[in-house]
Amino acid sequence: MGRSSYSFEEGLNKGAWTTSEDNLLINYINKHGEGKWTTIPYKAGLKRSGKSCRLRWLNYLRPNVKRGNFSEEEDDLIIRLHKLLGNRWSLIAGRLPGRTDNEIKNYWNTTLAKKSRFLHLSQMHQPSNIQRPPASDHLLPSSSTYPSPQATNNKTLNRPMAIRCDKVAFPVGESSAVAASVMPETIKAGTIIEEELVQVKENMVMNCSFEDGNVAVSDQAVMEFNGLPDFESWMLNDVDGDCLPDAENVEWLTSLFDMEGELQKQL
DNA sequence: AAGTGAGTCAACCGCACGAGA
DNA sequence: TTCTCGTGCGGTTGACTCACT
Repeated sequence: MGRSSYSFEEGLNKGAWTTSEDNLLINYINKHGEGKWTTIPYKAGLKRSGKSCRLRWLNYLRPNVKRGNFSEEEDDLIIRLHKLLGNRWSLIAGRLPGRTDNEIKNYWNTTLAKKSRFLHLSQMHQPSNIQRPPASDHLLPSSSTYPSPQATNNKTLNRPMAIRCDKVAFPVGESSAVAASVMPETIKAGTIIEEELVQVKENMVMNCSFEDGNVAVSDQAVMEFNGLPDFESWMLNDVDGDCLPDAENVEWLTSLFDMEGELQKQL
């Protein structure tokens, strides 16, 4: 990444963009392409920061940005992805062509969080021996607010959060050390301050938080188990509201993260 | 008609990360 | 190896709209 000695911080405009500013930016990028955001304002004749130009282009001016209402399918996908990834809006946006992370984030905060909560409450009132935390609880800082594993038995499944935790499934009888050995290196670097064991059929799911705050997220867990026999047991404990692993969910999740190492590069 | 509160969304802010110097 | 800076990300803010009283 190159560096520029150029500085252009004085007298910058802030706030809403005008049509003429939009046109200047569009014309410049159409001619010269994206990138070099710090120099674009100067070269395009804009009194804006590079950050502001980048944001305006990516979230609004780009030709393939999809405007308008979200479809039912998009709603469903966002809710599923949010359960899986938490507030990782850029990753979620990457699965929705034409939608930006900012747009999805706004949409979630204003609309889908409520919808997701409503769906959860609907499930709560159906006869079931499965306990789940509400999807909106992804915003909570720790999984410690959920029922302790001591209260868990074979008939009750405590569903760990899909964010700010790591889940590692391993056969009953294996020690925590064995579980730790299959954790990603980045996770092992942290010190575990919470550890919960939850029995799911013949496997255990470990739910950990780390003191350095550099906690794992569930997509790492997915990568960990993608293709392994325990993957289905992990599926038991997460995904989209179905308690039992079904072929469609396994296929969906597998395809979602089997992106030729794309995700792995980001992690 | 005016006031008010809730909802929406574009834009800003601060931070982390990575790469070049 | 360290420093500096560009880039990208998630959280937050504030202006605007609209429904309701």
